[in-house]
Amino acid sequence: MDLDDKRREILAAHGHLLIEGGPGCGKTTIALLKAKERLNTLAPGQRVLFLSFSRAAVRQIGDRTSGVLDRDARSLIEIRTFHAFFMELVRSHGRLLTGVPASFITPDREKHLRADFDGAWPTERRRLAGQGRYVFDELAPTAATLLEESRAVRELCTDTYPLVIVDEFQDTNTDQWRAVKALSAKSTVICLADPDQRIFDHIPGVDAERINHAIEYLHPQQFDLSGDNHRSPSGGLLDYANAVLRNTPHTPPETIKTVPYPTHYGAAPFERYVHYAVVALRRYLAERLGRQPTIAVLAAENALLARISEKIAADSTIGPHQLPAVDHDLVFDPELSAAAGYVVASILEWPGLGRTDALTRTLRAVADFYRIKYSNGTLGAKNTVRTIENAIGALTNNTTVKAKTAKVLIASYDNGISLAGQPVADWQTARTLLSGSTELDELFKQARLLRLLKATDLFAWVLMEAWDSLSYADAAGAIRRALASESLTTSRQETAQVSLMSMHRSKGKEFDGVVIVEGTYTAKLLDTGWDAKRTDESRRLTRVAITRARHAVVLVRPGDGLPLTPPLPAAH
DNA sequence: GCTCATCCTGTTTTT
DNA sequence: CAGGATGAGC
Repeated sequence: MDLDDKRREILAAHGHLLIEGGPGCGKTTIALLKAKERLNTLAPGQRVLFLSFSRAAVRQIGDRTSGVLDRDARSLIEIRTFHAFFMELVRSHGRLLTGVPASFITPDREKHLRADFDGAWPTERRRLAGQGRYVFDELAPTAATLLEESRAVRELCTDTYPLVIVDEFQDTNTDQWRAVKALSAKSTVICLADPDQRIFDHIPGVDAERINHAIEYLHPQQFDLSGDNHRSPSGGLLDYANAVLRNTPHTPPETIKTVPYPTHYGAAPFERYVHYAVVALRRYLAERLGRQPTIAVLAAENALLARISEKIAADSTIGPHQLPAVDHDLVFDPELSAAAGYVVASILEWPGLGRTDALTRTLRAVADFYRIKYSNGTLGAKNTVRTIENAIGALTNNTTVKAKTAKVLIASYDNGISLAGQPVADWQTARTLLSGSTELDELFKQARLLRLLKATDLFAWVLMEAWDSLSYADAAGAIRRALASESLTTSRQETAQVSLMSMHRSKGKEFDGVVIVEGTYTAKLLDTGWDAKRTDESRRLTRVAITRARHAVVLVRPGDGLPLTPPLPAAH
């Protein structure tokens, strides 16, 4: 491998390092080379620790490792998420703080507890942590405290990991930074950072000053790789992205196209233009690259992507162009849809159960759906949970049920449901019953999103096994297990040819082509009403989105969208 | 206590 | 536009 002077200097440097640089500059690669060098001097049992934020990032770095290190070397580098590392620390040593063995509360369990708790949840969370019961968000502060206060724990870690590499350092939160600081007492720390990729400022504990904290505390040797670009060296994408970031005049290169869409009343919906952009970009890249390209459709908001997903999944036309359905992945959090799925599944159990039992199970599933919604931030959902719980009480005590949702479901039950033992058709039959009240309509909508998991075969399979000639016994349990199963989580890890995800989620990933979609009312890239802070955030985010592309970018924007860069000065 | 019409406002997330 | 909060009215 060819190394320039700067990289040779990095390899030769001792002590803590801060390596800064933009997208595709090779931060990860040089860090891995640095790790490789260090491997020769490791004592038996020692390893290099590479910390990152998400499992997706861990996977990506792992893939990258195979190009740089042989198999023996790879086994000496532990690439882990902060959470996984912290969880193990708390599991092994949490007892030092509480006197009891640590146990963990999963996120879905936390949402349930939180919805039923009246009072300040952060306080309650802390209280539970004091009893050794940890919600995921309590892991980082607890691990940091362990590392700070227990010399034994700290030295166990620093002895095992003499070198610690921290990825995406600019986005570390206070507790992650505390942990890194503690480790830096005896371990060498390498921070990889790009201040211009700070896009998680809104998360409490993430601080714009973090990189300065590292400079002040670690006194690292600093390196700047921001001039380098290995991802899209010839396309001018990075230059353009930087111009968008700094709002400096720049002519978009050939590899960036803008598709404006009309916003007047009666115009074709903007999703068609997105559909067109995906089809056209795909064709262009396939021809240029001589293979099927990977494409990401990115937007600032998940809700917008869900709408796009629905539209591009069907054949369509725009003007003279045929738009064939696009097979794609929508990267979304399926927990609400899963909760709606449990409601459907509970209906599949009806014929085998008594009236009260059957309806109680379904209503509990409905209440659980709204518990999740409440914990995700919809305050009004708490009233819905109470209303449904009241209905369950009334049903049990044989008093008058008031909630409309419950009344509709009761009527459906009394009307009788007949299931045929054909899971796919029966699922749809059960799902059809989700209508007739605001809540049921919402459940129907969410349940439909389950199609995006592409788990129809798996669902049919587990339901078939549950079929007992009348109903599906424990259908809800079967669906729950199916959703948790390995095959579902692993199949989704492969990169689909077309992926829809938020710009935030796209961080650290790369694709041959990227379609960036701007909305009209929301999910905008720029808005005249925004203050400087909001505008800067959005420019950083847009830069991240543009630089996900190796070869080409299409911007699908409202016709009246603000220019991303100022006009070039007029030529004379 | 529950629903519905009306008004209002506008993002992003890991495990 | 769409989803959430609000409050009058049953």
